[in-house]
Amino acid sequence: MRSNGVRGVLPNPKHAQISRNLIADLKRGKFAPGELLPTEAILQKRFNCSRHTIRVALRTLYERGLVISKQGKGTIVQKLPKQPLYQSTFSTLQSLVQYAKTTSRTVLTTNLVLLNESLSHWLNCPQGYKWWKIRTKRQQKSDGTVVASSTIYVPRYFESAVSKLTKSALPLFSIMQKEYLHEIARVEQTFSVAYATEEEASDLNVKQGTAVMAIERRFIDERGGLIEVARSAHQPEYFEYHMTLNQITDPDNC
Amino acid sequence: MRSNGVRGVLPNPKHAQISRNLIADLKRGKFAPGELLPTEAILQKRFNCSRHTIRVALRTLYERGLVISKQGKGTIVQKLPKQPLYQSTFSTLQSLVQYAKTTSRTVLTTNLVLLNESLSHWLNCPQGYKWWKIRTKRQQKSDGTVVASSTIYVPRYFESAVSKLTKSALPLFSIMQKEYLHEIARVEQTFSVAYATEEEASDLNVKQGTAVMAIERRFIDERGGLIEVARSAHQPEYFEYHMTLNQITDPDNC
DNA sequence: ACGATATGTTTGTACGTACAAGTTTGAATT
DNA sequence: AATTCAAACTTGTACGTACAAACATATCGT
Repeated sequence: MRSNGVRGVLPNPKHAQISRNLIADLKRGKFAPGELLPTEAILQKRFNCSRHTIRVALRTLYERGLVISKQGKGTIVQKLPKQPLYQSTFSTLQSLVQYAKTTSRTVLTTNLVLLNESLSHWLNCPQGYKWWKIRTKRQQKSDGTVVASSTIYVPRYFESAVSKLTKSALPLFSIMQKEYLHEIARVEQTFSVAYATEEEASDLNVKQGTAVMAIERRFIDERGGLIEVARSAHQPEYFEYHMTLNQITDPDNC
Repeated sequence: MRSNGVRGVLPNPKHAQISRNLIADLKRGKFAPGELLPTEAILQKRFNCSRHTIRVALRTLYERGLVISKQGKGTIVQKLPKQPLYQSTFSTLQSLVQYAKTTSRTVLTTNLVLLNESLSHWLNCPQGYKWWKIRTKRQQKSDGTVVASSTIYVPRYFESAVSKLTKSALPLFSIMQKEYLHEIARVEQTFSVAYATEEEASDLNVKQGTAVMAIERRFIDERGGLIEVARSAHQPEYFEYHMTLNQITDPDNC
């Protein structure tokens, strides 16, 4: 018998309820790191569901680096990952939104620019098209320190999202998702050490040519289309990027 | 004592065979980015297996950012992620091994050091213990450019792994896994911009105080124990780190 | 006391069924 | 011609079963 009769509006699958429940337990310290989580059979009874559903829920915990399952042994609780200085990720888009919450953004300029040769190459779009160029800076909410200076490019037809940028605290890609129902499939990030341009140096209050952490993000939709490219320069002393690599069983080393 | 067991025949589950097969198809360009993969029902017939097995296989492709599935629509092929300059990751440990293949490592020094206050704090281990301190540099195989200078700390009892380091091309953590059957559960990575110390500057052939990309990696075992800490300084002009964030359904924004 | 063997536990793989929830398509209706 | 609505397709969720593989522990024989 499949319970869960007529359900409200939002989808709220059972496995998500269970994983939320377990994550809350972990954060409360109910299970100590290094110890074993209750077995799947026990969880199955506790949540009154099938083993399949438990396994889907546990997969969510695993993807977040909270547990690791070992055949024949059990599911081992991991230490909660270190809290980041300014930013962190478990390879999810959510974490980019999270970052936005501890800092505030100021929009400096927005222009329509005609793509020249180098821009058209960088943005992977023919010359002659027009894109929006937006410059912003990000400050620490607590003390006002400028932590990042960004330059963002988006195609012209996202005009209404661009116009909403100053009124919103959300990242541009997040506004675009809501406004155009244009789902972002993934983001490619590249980290490097670069030297501050004149504009960046003035935003960050450092001398031109100072070394900064440069992050380039390319936002890509389901069909592989590029819908935003952002390059940001980060204050070297105040910024670090933290993340966790999980052990993953790889079907070969393709 | 330990039932080491040469792990008999390698496990080769059906779902792994299928995902390998599909990944090979994608790399051959059999399915174009933006298009739909065959439906689960079709794949089920093609591989003569259950839908469940197909779904497990497709999950592997998803985790690698190769496809995205949409309810009611199908499974959309993504563009193959960009090849990295020197390093890349999909949040797997495998990728660290991969990195090792394009560069060669030279072991510069290995010492047993007594933990002073700052080291004991950094390594999260009481003062007075002894750890191995290993200094290495990494060069590009193609042209010999020094791309990284690393300092690695591991507990004393990994002596035999340390002694094998010069004879092997593998990363230390990989040797330790084989030697001690000590599984690494995850790695925490932190990226920052730092200034080269005297040692690092001499390894990298740059002036002391030059800005470098610093990466700190903490290798953690199943029980939460720290088994290796490595800090490496990377040539700023030649090094960048690339990765892909996937869209992940998050059960709340914990 | 020791080592090999058997037994039980726990997760991994794999099969099956059924329905829900989105998306697309095309026929019927206005 | 445009809109509405039903049917089909496709993935998501959820239930079930069974056995394999890895691990831990107890038992037995020497």
